[in-house]
Amino acid sequence: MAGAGTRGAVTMHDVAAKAGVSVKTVSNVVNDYPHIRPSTREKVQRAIDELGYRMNLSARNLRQGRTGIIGLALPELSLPYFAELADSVIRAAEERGLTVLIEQTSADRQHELDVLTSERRQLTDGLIFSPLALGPDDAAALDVSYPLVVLGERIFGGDWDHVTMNNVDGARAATQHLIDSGRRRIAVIGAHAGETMGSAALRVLGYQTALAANGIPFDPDLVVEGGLWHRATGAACVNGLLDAGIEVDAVFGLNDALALGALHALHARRIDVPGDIAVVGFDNIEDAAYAAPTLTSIAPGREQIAATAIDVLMERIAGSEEPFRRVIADFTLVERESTAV
Amino acid sequence: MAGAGTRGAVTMHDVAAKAGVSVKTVSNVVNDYPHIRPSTREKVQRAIDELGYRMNLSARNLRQGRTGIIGLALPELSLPYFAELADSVIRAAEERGLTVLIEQTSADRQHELDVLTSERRQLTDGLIFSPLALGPDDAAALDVSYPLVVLGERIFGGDWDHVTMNNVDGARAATQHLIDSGRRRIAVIGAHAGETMGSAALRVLGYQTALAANGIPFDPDLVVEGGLWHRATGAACVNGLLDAGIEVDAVFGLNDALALGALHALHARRIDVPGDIAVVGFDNIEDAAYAAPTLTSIAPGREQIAATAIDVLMERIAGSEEPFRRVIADFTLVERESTAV
DNA sequence: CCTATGATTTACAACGTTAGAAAAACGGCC
DNA sequence: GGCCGTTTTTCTAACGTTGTAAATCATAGG
Repeated sequence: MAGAGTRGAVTMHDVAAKAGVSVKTVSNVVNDYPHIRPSTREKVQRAIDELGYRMNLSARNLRQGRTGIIGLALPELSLPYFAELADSVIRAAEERGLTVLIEQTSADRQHELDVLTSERRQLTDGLIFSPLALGPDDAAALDVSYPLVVLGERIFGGDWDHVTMNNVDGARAATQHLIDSGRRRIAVIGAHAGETMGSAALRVLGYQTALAANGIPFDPDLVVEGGLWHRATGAACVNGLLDAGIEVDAVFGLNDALALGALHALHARRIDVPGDIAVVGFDNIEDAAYAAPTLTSIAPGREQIAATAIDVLMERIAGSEEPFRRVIADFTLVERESTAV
Repeated sequence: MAGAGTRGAVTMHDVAAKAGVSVKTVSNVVNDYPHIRPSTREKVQRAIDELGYRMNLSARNLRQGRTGIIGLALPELSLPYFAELADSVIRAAEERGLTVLIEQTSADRQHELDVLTSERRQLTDGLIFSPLALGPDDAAALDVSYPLVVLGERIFGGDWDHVTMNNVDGARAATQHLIDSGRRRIAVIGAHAGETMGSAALRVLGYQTALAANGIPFDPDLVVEGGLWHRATGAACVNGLLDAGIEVDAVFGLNDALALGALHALHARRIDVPGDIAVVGFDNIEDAAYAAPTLTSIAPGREQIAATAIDVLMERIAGSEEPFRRVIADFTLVERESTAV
């Protein structure tokens, strides 16, 4: 027994023959064409059910020039944030009758460029692309001839649709939350020196904005570098801070993995969270709710990002020539135990 | 500008016209048909390059009855093991020129049944299916008319291809490793009472086998129930054990999330790992290497499972009528700090 | 009872590709 | 130069679906 799309499958012709109507009528029934006599519709439907007919999507796609599949290119499924993003995109797409094809780029620049011209673009009606390694110099590569929606704010100003999370304001809110609970020595962990447009830079900017708004002086000692946003990095950052004897009463992890690593290190040092040091993260991944103590985090509007990205993409696929859009998702602060007062 | 598969795209006819040959010759060049004069091939290739021709996959699929896409149905991408499995399957498929379409079932029985008859089966040449909620009663539903490879050992004895990890022997090795390092009071956390065929049951069986082989009496008190295999569950299991005053010198987490939760709880209680209690997990997810202390775990041969599943599926798609196969992947014990002597 | 009018249904021609058969071109041999 | 066996290329017909335009049907008005 061979593939599903195999010869021998029931076709519209079979259904038409069985129902005693023309192929086109079957097509009309399947596509909910309005002018069909109820008796005809029923007759056809019965034939469809009896024969177990399923539409051949390749044929429809060929005829219509659409595949009903959209691509989702992201760094790695093994990074929790992207796994959850993929989850949201798949669900949102499903609600709209679309199928999602995931492609991983390993956060590698060349791989990210390849995805844009991959043969698979032939198979998809459009692409939702979350680049991590591309820089401003690569803007030209994003000037493609198919519908494209870019996630994240790594590349600005281009002529394409953009759906991003609110890194700056989210980080500001996280910091403000710590300040509101009486913290003054707030460390940031996971910063990337030299970057100006990545998530790290934007979130640090939000942090600084919040400090300034509250008249708290900015202390460079409190900004800890950390390349990979993994748990281990978070733990190392905190240990580095404390070993250096820097006074701290709160830690802002630039993402949840860092914050969870921080929680871990603090536990190991028998430092009470939130009693001695409060901790807040960013992304609100599922693990945040399962940590001990549970982790306060910024929920970046993952569902909204997914839904908006798909909606915008669908409009483009439908042929919209509107000006390119930039949508910034709403974030929320999810308060949990790690910052309780 | 509309979709990639859109009207107006360059077709074989355009290439043929430009190269001054027939369409079939272009097709022959593209498909590496052997009997083509080098000069012709070059002429056609140049036309292809100049026009930027890309094959319309819908048309090819319609003609050939294949799509080049295989489905991968799994519970949730947000569970690390499955995210990493998806990663491996995608890479293995890519090496073989296949594309993977992921579908999530939420580990829900009805959803798992739906996936088997989904309209999307029309779009894929075959399916790699990792059920979690289906039981022996659902065996009939797996008797489908397209190529299917089942992962995991939840459902036995059916007439389909099976690729599984070695739950029993892996668990036995994990336990033996603890025994070899001098542990005698080994707790298992995450057991599922009543199950006889799920991963939980098989891993507990491996644990018992190892105990028996070493003449260590089985103590039911050391087997802790835990439904969801999350970090939080692991922490709760360990806390329950210790609060009950049960003597323990090692913990076997039935998966890594449980083991990581255990590590966390032990840290919080200032119990030294591996000094006082050793911990071992199962799955060898990425986080295991980043935990503090790093977590010893059973690597279930994820890559091998992915590659084998795809190979078997490809054979079926190619029409193989061989007897159904059952492949059990090789596991390895990855020793890390949590069980150091 | 016939005709106009709108509601249904149908015939036919694509969509871009490939399989198979037929035709043409080639190279060597007598 | 004509013939033969290969190579190489072309021709024709699908694959299963839908858009267009035309055909048929039913009904109401005359």
